Amino acid sequence: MSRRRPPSSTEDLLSLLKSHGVKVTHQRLLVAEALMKLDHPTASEIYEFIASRAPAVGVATVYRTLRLFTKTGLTREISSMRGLSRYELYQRPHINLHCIACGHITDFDDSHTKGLFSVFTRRGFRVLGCDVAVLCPSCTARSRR
Amino acid sequence: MSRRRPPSSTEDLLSLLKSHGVKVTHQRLLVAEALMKLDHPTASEIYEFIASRAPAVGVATVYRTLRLFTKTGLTREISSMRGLSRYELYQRPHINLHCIACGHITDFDDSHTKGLFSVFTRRGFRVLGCDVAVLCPSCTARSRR
DNA sequence: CTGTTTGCAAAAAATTTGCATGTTC
DNA sequence: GAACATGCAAATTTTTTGCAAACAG
Repeated sequence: MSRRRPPSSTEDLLSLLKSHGVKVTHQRLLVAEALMKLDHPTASEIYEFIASRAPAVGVATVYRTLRLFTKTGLTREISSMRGLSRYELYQRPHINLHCIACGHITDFDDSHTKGLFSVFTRRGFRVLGCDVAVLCPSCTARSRR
Repeated sequence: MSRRRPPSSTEDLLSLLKSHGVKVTHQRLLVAEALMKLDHPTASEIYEFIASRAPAVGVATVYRTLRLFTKTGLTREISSMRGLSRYELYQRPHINLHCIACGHITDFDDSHTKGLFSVFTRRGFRVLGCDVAVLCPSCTARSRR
């Protein structure tokens, strides 16, 4: 299990946006920063994170920005139970273990990944990510009680 | 790639519900039937499917039933883009190739599955399903134009 | 009978849109 | 300066809830 921690400084974020052909704005940098500092946040977690800053960013902009980021491949949308999406800065294809009970997402990156993905790519699918629905160890224990 | 087509007759459905400790009602049988006949339907697709019958089933009941089915392990909820969940009758853990462009879900079941899942179960995760976000062959072609 | 389940309509939650104004390149 | 991005509030879409009536076991 690996904890990958992507770009860090404001300059990194700036070039990250540029490299994806995205016009740079104050609010987009803030959304990117939130994505970097939060762990697989939802749109409203990102909104909350930014809310304190001035000028604050509107909800609509957060959603529009996330849609743009996802369309340009800068982020990946991980859809969650009951109509809630979570987002992550896109790294290479890796595996997210997504607990359906507590909602926590654990990143996973091991040798099996490549072998698995190649089965799909060989058949013409372009793999963007992989989400495994699980009960995490602690929720499994809890459900046994 | 395998197309698994689960239970068929009304009797099968009946015992399916019973085997999961779910009280049998007319509306639950209808929801189960919809799940059987439709391909990874959303809640509202299920609602539409049933709408023609008499007595019709309320939306709330469809949602309540799906939540119950998922809780008892009868179905699995596959979260989709933009706050929309899809459902499938639960088979054994298998892989869903989920196209983020057209939304289509392709079932996949091959030998690689076991090896991959055992990596997770060995670490205490209980695996319920696996969704791979992809661009399917035709959407990949379309996006190149 | 007794506890569950349902329908309905209203509420909540999540996301999108219209449009006038402000900003990037 | 032209094209694009933003804020705001209103509109949509998806899902949940409250409560009285109906139903399963």
